[in-house]
Amino acid sequence: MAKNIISKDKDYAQWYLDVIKEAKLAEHSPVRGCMVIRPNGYALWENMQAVLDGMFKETGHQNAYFPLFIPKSFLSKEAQHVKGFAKECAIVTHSRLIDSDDGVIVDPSSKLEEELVVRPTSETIIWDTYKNWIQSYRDLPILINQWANVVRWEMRTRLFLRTMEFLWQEGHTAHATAGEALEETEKMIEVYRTFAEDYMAMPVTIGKKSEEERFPGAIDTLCIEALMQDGKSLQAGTSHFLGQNFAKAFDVTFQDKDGEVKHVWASSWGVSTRLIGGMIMTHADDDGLILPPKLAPTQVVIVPIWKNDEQLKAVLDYAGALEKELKEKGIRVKLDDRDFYKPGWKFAQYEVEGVPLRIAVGPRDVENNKLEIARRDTKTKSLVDNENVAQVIKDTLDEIQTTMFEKARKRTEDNTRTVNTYDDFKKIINKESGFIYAHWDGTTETELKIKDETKATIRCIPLDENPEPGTCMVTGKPSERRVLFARAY
RNA sequence: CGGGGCGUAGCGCAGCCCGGUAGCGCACCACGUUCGGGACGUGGGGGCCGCAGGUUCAAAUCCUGUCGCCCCGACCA
Repeated sequence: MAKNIISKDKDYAQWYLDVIKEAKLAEHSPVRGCMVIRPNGYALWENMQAVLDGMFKETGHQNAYFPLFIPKSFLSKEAQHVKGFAKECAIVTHSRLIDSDDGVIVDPSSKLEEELVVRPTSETIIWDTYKNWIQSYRDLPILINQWANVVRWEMRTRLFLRTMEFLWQEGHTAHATAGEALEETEKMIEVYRTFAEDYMAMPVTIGKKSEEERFPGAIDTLCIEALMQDGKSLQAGTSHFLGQNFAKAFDVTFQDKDGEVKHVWASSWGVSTRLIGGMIMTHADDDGLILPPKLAPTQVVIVPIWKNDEQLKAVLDYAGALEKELKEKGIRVKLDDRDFYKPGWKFAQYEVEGVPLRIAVGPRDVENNKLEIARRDTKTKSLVDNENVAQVIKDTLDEIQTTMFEKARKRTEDNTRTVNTYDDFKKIINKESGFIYAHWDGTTETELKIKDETKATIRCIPLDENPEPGTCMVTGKPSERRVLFARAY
């Protein structure tokens, strides 16, 4: 047993990196802070994209693509927005290289008249474009999504969770009324919740961001927060109600039915490859990655076992027929008939890669018309009849999906606490961490004090219909409702 | 950008204190025996010891600088 993965109890950050490495998802690139996504990781992203894209289309959205480069002046049009992104921009200043005695240098004469910012997000360039697309209420709503890469010059990076360049989707919608834009904002956070819970098997809490944590330029930011295995929270997706901020900044108006010229209302929303990080930290264990069946690039791997050529033929015939049958039933199956790796090696390999279900077939099984199926999530094996096997596999995959979600849900529940005093809050945050519901007076001042003293932040203000009022655990001032605190990634 | 640690084969590391021209495990290649949980034996390939200077007859080792990575802060999807 030559396992490289170390225990997450010893060093969670290292464990996380080891899981990624062993599963061959991604690695650091030679470019500071950037990531190479390997085929295993990209296949996962493609599956996530496919599901999300389908959900976007179903909710009436279309895809489009806007430029990578944003004229510097665009970024300064919305005051809060500039403030939020100014400190983390990559800026293109020149357009040419020339040979010199010191090697290749930037040609000073190629300096751009106006610098270009590599998009940290696309609100500005999109709103500058929407200005030309919108004249009448008949042009609304605009419901567009873009799959893209963005760049944010981060100080410290972590694979998937925070890299200088990352892949994401960003939706940008324009509406005639505030109500429609708000409805869109809420609809899309619900889409993200569905995706996180039903596909990633990652339970999330929906809420609203505090003013401090809100997206720069938004009136309100809704988010989904998920609790990771180390007790820290991950912001997994956001949906912003932008009000008329960008419409005003870019002068996007339309003439309404009543003849009046009005500014349009906006939303934007996004999720990124960070979701992959969230999935790893939600499900993986000390044996490596565990992928939810609905997103796993390979749902089932068949490992044939044989000793000699005669057995090889019988086993491969048997396994090949099984592969064909599963494929026909729409299961993503792979038959690994490579002869230069031994079965034991393959078992271990597919475990670190997180393949949800493994089927082993050997001469014994051929003879008895049986199969050994092994679940990655529970590490349990069972011998089943090779009859109606596709249905059995399908059911097992569904069960894995459910079990994974339930396990994560229970863990989140077990690590969600309600506290009334700041002393209890500090004790819990330092010991178990996790989600904590507590009363807060609603001021940024108190929020920052808590952050400063405990490293915990308000992850979100829950959207319950019937909040329970109380008094702020720090200041004793009145509080409308409990809010969700945690340390965060 | 502040504080700490580390750069030696694809990966993980030893050697450095006390200079003498590079080694271990895994991986890789060949052959044979193996094959129902990461096989074993024998043989083999692979290194500008992060980079640049300096000291020295001689530098992975000592000195200076520099770049990069990791962890902890500030910042953030």
